[in-house]
Amino acid sequence: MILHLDMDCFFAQVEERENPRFKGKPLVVGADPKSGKGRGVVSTCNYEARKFGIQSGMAISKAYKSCSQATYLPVNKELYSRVSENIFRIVEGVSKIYERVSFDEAYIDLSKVVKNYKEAEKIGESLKKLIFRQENLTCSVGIGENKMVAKIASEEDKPDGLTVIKPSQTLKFISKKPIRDIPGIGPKTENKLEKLLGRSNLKIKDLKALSKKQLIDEFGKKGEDTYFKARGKDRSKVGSENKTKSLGREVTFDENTTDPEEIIYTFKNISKEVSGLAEIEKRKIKTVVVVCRFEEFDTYTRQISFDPVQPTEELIYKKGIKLLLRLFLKKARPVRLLGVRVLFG
DNA sequence: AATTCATTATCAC
DNA sequence: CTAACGGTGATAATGAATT
Repeated sequence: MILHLDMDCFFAQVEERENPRFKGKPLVVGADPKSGKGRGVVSTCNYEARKFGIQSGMAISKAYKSCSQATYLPVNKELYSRVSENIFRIVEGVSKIYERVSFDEAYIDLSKVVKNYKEAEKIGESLKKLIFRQENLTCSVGIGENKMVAKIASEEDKPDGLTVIKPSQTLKFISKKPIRDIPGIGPKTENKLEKLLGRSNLKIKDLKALSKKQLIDEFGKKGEDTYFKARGKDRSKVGSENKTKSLGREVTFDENTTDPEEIIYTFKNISKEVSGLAEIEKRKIKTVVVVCRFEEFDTYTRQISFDPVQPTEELIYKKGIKLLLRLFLKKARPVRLLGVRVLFG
């Protein structure tokens, strides 16, 4: 028995809480729109902004065109992180078996906490109340027999919703949902599935037309997962904290550049940031990866591995710049984005 | 033959 | 009329290089 907790438009809601004058008017948290010339995206927006068609992940320039009168705020990670910690302290009080998906999303395994769905619903209600009393924030909760069902259920009645799907209701509940509601099916997979079945607007029940073999041949492991998920089955565990496997930074230039000085200078900066963060981890690194996106949006990575060593700024910079310059000199085109990432040993 | 490395693709949030 | 498009981290597939 799994509970999925999802804070309602988290970043925007926190900003409204901190500054109630933002309430009742469109609010967008994300990149600086720069009067329509900004290059980033929307992180989150409140429901008033959604009325203008604004959504998470949308280009900030597009959002600005739809609603230039909205308030645009930068992402204040520090603040959301603090609030998130408070929320997870409450989560921990419900069950020690939980999974932190992001600042604002969690799975909680209730199997050892309650005997039936009636009790699970009570837990859901009290969790919502605790979060609202202690943090003055609303969330949506979904409860189901596995992570997928819980997650789809939490979407059902947003914002401030609570939806319980008993196992006997699972198939009926998921069958009419769009396939994109299945975690792991993104735009590419949706598109491929539409081509396979020869039509669009696919529902989860439509996936039953594909055999397990067909799905595995086409999508590998993900295909096998999809086969089961289409039938309401998801055996993935609610996994607690895992060690970080990699850490990186990337930046998009305000304007594409071919200036080697600017590229090298920027690379030095992000190398420094990554080394700073990596040193805090107190772990050795074994690979440096550089990322370079050119103006046509084509993105390349180059990486070098070595015997694990304590990360230093010099090491990351020296290993990385070699890879980067090789790429840049070969392509000789304007660069849009640079990144560097380290993999821990 | 098995493991690691390098690269790309895809996804979530 | 259309396109516009971050940053961080994970996992999988695939082929080449090493052990």
